[in-house]
Amino acid sequence: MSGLAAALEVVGARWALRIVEQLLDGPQRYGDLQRDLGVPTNMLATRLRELETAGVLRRLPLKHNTRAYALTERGLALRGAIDALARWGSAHVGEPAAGAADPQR
Amino acid sequence: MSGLAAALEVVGARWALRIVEQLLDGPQRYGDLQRDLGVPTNMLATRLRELETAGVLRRLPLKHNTRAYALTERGLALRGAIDALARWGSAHVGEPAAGAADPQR
DNA sequence: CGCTGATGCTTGCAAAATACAAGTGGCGGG
DNA sequence: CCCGCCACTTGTATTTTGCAAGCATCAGCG
Repeated sequence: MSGLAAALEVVGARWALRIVEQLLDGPQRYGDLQRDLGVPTNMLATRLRELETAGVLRRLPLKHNTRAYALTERGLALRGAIDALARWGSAHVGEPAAGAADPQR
Repeated sequence: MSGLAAALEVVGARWALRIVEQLLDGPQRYGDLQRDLGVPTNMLATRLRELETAGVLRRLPLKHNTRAYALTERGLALRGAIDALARWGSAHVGEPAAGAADPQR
């Protein structure tokens, strides 16, 4: 399998990259991620489980019923890719699109 | 909206980045993309329409009923992000996962 | 001890995205 | 005229995602 296909199997699902991006700022708790991203709670739980299984992040137990999610080395290695995508989004989305599609002309 | 969220609205759908990756090798025809990627034909048609609307690629008419799809400048600008993701996938997927999740130990 | 609030989820169900299979329309060659 | 290639469309099943509500645990408080 190509590298891109492999990467997308892990972080290609909806919200996955957004979650990792948030965690690049440091470990965060479940409720923080939920409020910052606006992600549905069941999706967040599912993604966190998948990303933990994939070795992208791990759970850090805090006090009693609170815990934090932190990126592993593998998760931190996504910073370059995320930054590149974010820069592309900032630079190229919402602009007039020089070579835009317009079947009428 | 953050840059990453904007980017994912355009290229976050399934197959979108794979399609762009293929086109980084130069313009290709519909059937070529379909065979190289193994993408369902209706999804391919839908994605190509969306990516064209977003100004990521454009159609090049060839002879009679054949045409090629080629990246625009905006599409080519994705090369860095795609390469970064592909490198991450090659390096970090399928490996033993040093800090892997394993609740049993 | 029982109540309350915070936190981190799970569960049930509807909507949307995706996959699979088959069919359509244009055109060139025989 | 008919056949095959090419680029799709259409109908339907399956999977993913979203929304709303509920559950479990524990600390703090009276």
